Amino acid sequence: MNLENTQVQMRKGILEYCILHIISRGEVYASDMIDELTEAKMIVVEGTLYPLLTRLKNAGLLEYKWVESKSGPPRKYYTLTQEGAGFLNGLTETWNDLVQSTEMITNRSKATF
Amino acid sequence: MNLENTQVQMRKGILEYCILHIISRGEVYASDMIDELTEAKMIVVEGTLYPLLTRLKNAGLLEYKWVESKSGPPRKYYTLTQEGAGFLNGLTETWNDLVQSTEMITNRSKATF
DNA sequence: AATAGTACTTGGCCATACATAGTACTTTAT
DNA sequence: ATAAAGTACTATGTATGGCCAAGTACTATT
Repeated sequence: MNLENTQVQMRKGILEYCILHIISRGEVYASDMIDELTEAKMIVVEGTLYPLLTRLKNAGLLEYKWVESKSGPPRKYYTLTQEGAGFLNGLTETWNDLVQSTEMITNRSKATF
Repeated sequence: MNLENTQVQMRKGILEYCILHIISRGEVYASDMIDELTEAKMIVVEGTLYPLLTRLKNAGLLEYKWVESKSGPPRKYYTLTQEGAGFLNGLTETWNDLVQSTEMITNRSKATF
């Protein structure tokens, strides 16, 4: 039970939410997503992102099209399906509720008891 | 891949943070914690809470003392150890960073691209 | 003595983040 | 032309925590 491990646990589910959100704003491929996540100081490695994208695609939340690149192999450009958009709405509510609940607990001072 | 499942995933680690926070405010036993979590609309079942408390105790973050009850079996009243207090500080930072990163991503509008 | 209520315990299941290694294609360097 | 480096995607196995479900144990009520 070390801090690093709990940090990993805390990311669960949230990463999925962030990825769906990024894709909801327009066509992107994996490296674009990693760039944006990194900018927000949310580090994601390939071994996490690619399987996640595959899962979301298999679940019908995403779809992609191959686009050739001038500097390397072709890329998968992802977009949200209609189902994916609905799912993202659900996740947004879930996340907001969770943050609110957590704040309600952590902002409650000792004095109120 | 349903919403309910992602909700479960999102709670991971966060529950631990909330529990430590509640205990940091004074001696409590399991039912007290459940009550307070429920008030904050964070539902937790026994099968989640008790194993979590045992883990935290075995990790040296918590300690407890038995206190007799007038209406049922004796209760374990938990308090934070010094190590637990340090761990909670680390978790607080982790949580705040995570919320900030997530907000940075979800508040970025389409227009900025 | 039997039932209900309270408190805690335990074993097994599942999904996700991650580490690691590998495939495949393109461009650059020698 | 061949090797090396860079980019993009794939696959396998591990660990962890939340949850379900069943179970133990103590007390108070009927």
